[in-house]
Parts: sequence; C-alpha cells; structure tokens
Amino acid sequence: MPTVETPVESMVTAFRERCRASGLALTHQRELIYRAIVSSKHHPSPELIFDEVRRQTPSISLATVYKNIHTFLEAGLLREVSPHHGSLRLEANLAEHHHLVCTRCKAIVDLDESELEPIHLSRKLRAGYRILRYTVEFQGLCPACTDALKTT
Amino acid sequence: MPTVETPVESMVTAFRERCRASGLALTHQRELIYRAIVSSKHHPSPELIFDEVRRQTPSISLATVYKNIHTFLEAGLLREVSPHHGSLRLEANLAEHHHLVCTRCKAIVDLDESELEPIHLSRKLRAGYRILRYTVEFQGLCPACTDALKTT
DNA sequence: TTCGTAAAGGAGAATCATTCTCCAACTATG
DNA sequence: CATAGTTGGAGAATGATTCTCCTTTACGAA
Ligand SMILES: [Mn+2]
Ligand SMILES: [Mn+2]
Ligand SMILES: [Zn+2]
Ligand SMILES: [Zn+2]
Repeated sequence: MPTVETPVESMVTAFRERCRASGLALTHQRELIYRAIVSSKHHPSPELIFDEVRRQTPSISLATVYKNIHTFLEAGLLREVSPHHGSLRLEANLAEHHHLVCTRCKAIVDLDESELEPIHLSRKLRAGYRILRYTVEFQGLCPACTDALKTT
Repeated sequence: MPTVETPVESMVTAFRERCRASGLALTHQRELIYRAIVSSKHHPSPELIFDEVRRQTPSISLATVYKNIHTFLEAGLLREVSPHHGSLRLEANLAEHHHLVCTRCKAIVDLDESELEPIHLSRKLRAGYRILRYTVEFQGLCPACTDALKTT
C-alpha cells in the first residue's frame, strides 16, 4: 500500500525542495528548526523553537535558530505573526478602529471604521473563547516606502 | 467668548479626572507622558515618548516612562497596538487566515476564513498605500484563562 | 500653610531578547 | 576524497525592559 504523507511530512518535503531551489544548504539543523515550527500549533517564539530542537540536537546554538528564522522569512518559508512585534507601541485612541502597518518602515496609521467598506464578522467563534474585540490589520507599504522601493 | 478645548486638551482633562478617580497622583511627569502619547499620530514606542517628554523635562527617567505606561494600561487609559508584541512569533501556515489571541496567556490560535462569517473589506484604502494583505485579530480570553479568572 | 506618609521619581544595575564576531565544522560538487 | 563556500557554535555585544534602592513629591489632615 502507498505511504500517505502526513501534512507535516509533505511540508518538510516542500521545504527541502525550496531550499535546493533557493541555493540554501540542507543542514540537519535547518530541517529540525523548520520541522519544529511546522509541527507546532502555537505560533512559537525563537526560544520555544530552541527548546524543542535542543531535545533532538543538544549542541545546537540559539544563534543558529535566530539566523535560520531570518533566512526562512526572507525565503518566504515562514511568516511573522505580527508585522510589528519588536518594541511596545502605544495609543490613547480607545475607539474601535483598525490599522495600516507599513512592513518596511513600521509606521502604523489609524483607519476609522467609516473609512472601510462595511465589515461583517460574527463574534460567535470557537465555543469557550470570550471574544472582547477585534481589529483588522492591513499590511503593505506606505507612500514613502513605495517610492523608495521604486527608485531602488 | 468661551474657550474651545482642542481634542488633545479635552483628553488631558479627562485623563486628570480618571487619575483622581483611580487614586493616581497627578504628577507633572504623568501628564507629560500622557500628553506626548495623545498628541502623537504615530503609535509611539516608550523610547520615542521618552525623547519627547525629555524635551520638556530633561531630568525625567526612562524607567518612569515605562512605569507609567504600565500604570496607564492597567487603568485603561492607554492601549497597546498589538496584543502580542514582545518576542517574535512564527508560523509556517502561509494560507490567508486570522488569529484569536488570548490577552492573558498570549496563546494564538489560527482561524481559517471558513470559520467566520464572510468578511467584506475594500482593499482600496488610502491612496498611495500599497495594501498586500490583511488579517483580523480577535482578542479575548481562551477557555483556560476564562476559567482561571472565574475561579479567582 | 505645614506636616507626615504613602506614592512616585531618578539613576544605574540587572535581566531578557536579539545580533554580532570569529573560528571550526559541514555541505555540495567534481 | 578534496576543496571552496556555507553554515554552525560559543560567547560577547547590543537593545529593550524591569528592578532596586534611595530621594523627592503629592496630597489629605491638622
Ligand atoms: Mn490606532
Ligand atoms: Mn497563524
Ligand atoms: Zn513605510
Ligand atoms: Zn489564555
């Protein structure tokens, strides 16, 4: 009978191909790191990924985890959950509103609900969860960054 | 003729009242910090707020800025732009999807578009911006944290 | 107004996340 | 298997945030 690949295995297979296509060496560490992320349902942090891969290969370095995360992000193999993690960003606008986030310069501008087409979302999601609010994050490039990338 | 308060001034007035109501001392530094945030259109970081308030009161300490930001967040006078800033969070799921974020334990779970009522958004927003994608972030409490808060 | 006390501020050390440097080990290729 | 170019490991360096400890301030009571 034919072997059925699990979703994780098929993603790891695709990962190997994409590494080869991008000229990235297929190291033991890289596969462990990718596998740890793709196997996790919890949007792990670098530290968590490190703890996980260390169980398989105790000699791995945290710097290797960070370096490969960035390599994979650049290659489009991974995605950051938030376009503006880094340092704390604050606001005093307590009204419900949304955000435009420039992925290049990290500028965040407000978008009042009235500036959008109507949004229809059900808040009755996932029994057991208590949803308090939602915001829509639009990711893209601000005018200045759009120009800067054109000129380059 | 009656003085018309600017939006910033009226928010500072409300701020003073809410401090009094919450038993928070009205210090010079607190008002400067709040005023810097409410005057900014750019969702500032603690460091930026520090640079701003330092222009008025050069002796202020960065620790004071951080302490008051947390005080104001707890009092509901400010809001964090992202419920999960802090450390980098990653995922290998490249399909368009949304997130449920527990504001207490910071767990993030995926929400496929099929799990929601249909979303209708215009992507033709803010001329000059190049919108690449959007995600909806639902903030609330996961089942475990809902229980934990009930019991407490 | 003046005082006393609790709350808050300042300075710098400590901690945590992330990046860098430099050298050793490994992968890919012929 | 030899070689060249990548990549990995260890720990120092950097940046963000928190903590400690002591001084100063706000504010209610006198
Ligand atoms: Mn905003
Ligand atoms: Mn996700
Ligand atoms: Zn930009
Ligand atoms: Zn939770």
